[in-house]
Amino acid sequence: HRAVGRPKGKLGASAAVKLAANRATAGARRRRTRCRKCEACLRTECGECHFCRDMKKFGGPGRMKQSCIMRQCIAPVLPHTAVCLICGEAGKEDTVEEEEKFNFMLMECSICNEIVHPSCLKVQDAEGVVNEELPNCWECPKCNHEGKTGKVYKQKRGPGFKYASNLPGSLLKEQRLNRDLKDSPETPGKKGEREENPKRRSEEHPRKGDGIPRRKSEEGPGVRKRRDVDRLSEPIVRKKLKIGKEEKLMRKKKRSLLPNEDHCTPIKSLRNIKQEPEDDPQLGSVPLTPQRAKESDQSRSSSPRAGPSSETDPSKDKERDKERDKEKDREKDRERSERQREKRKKRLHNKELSKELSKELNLEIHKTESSLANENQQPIKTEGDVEKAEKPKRQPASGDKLHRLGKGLNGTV
DNA sequence: TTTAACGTGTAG
DNA sequence: CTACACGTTAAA
Ligand SMILES: [Zn+2]
Ligand SMILES: [Zn+2]
Ligand SMILES: [Zn+2]
Ligand SMILES: [Zn+2]
Repeated sequence: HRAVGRPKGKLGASAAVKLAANRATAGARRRRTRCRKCEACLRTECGECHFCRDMKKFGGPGRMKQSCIMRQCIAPVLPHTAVCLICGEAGKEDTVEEEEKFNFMLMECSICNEIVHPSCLKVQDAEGVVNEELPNCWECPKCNHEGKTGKVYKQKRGPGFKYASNLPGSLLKEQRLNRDLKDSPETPGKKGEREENPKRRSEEHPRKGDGIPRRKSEEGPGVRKRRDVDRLSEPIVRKKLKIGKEEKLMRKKKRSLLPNEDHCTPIKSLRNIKQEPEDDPQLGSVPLTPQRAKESDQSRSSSPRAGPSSETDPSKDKERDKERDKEKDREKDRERSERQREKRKKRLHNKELSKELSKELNLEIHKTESSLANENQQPIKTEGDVEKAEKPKRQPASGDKLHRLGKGLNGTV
């Protein structure tokens, strides 16, 4: 309560370190980190997105502390220090046969947050639900079962959630869109369950040299395993496709940002991010539109757009510039709020100053008063000059020493 | 240590 | 719901 998130005011010790949230069942969830291998991870900071501009490195205030939007990891992994809750060991997928890998790697439950080797579970009879979108993530057998029986306290923001995944340029967004688009067939009539072809082998294995230190020289970038390993390899735990709730569907309707929750997806026909020029020759159907960068164009409604875009994919086109507009608004808004914030801060600062100076002032005043007793009183003008605040936008290059030590303010460092 | 940025509370 | 701020963690 008190002052927490918002202004930079002060923050005693509230919030933020509560990865548990689910009390009872949830042991503190471990923070994931970037995989360093995905397309996003391999990029370099764009320097232009919202978060980049916030970085001190790019002249920003460094308040957000978020990754460059273009670099939001597509497959965040468990920390290298993660171990099985039961046996205490790390992932062991590299030490077993292909078919057993799954049972020996660490799996984090998106509901109770427990990290275990599936093989270490006692109850091997229940089945867990693998989250195909996030490496080493599933809904453990226990939770899955409880879910079926009704209670499931899903987390508001599950593992791997990125709060800015809806911003333009984010690969996560692409991911989402693809996912959302994949369904929504022309069969609006039947709203029933979506059943798809049992062809689950349509995507590559999301395995990577993830959270475990050891690895073999296998799997290069974009491995496309088309091996059939499921049936045999999953004695107990099968990758079930559990479609979200109806809610999900509704949400989707209007564009949403669902946390990675039960994205246990459906390996449906999905042709998403590609990066291998190998198999799967035809994907022209899914334009990636990597281009974007700065928006120097402004008019759009009247440009004589002769050729492209229209034919190729009108919806995409429209979509994009709608987004552009939105982005613009956002920028505007935040500029405004920035200004306000500045003002507020200044005011506060002044207040503090006056408080600090109050004594002196009072003394001064007193002095003056008594001194001049009844001479002539001239208003003492002690205002608006002692302020610098911080809104550099540019590196001052001087008089920075004080700030360096005054870390109390920002907390960072 | 330093640096990056995750995940969360919460004001709008 | 979104966007912000920020403690805190993961990694180098
Ligand atoms: Zn950026
Ligand atoms: Zn990555
Ligand atoms: Zn274990
Ligand atoms: Zn669980």
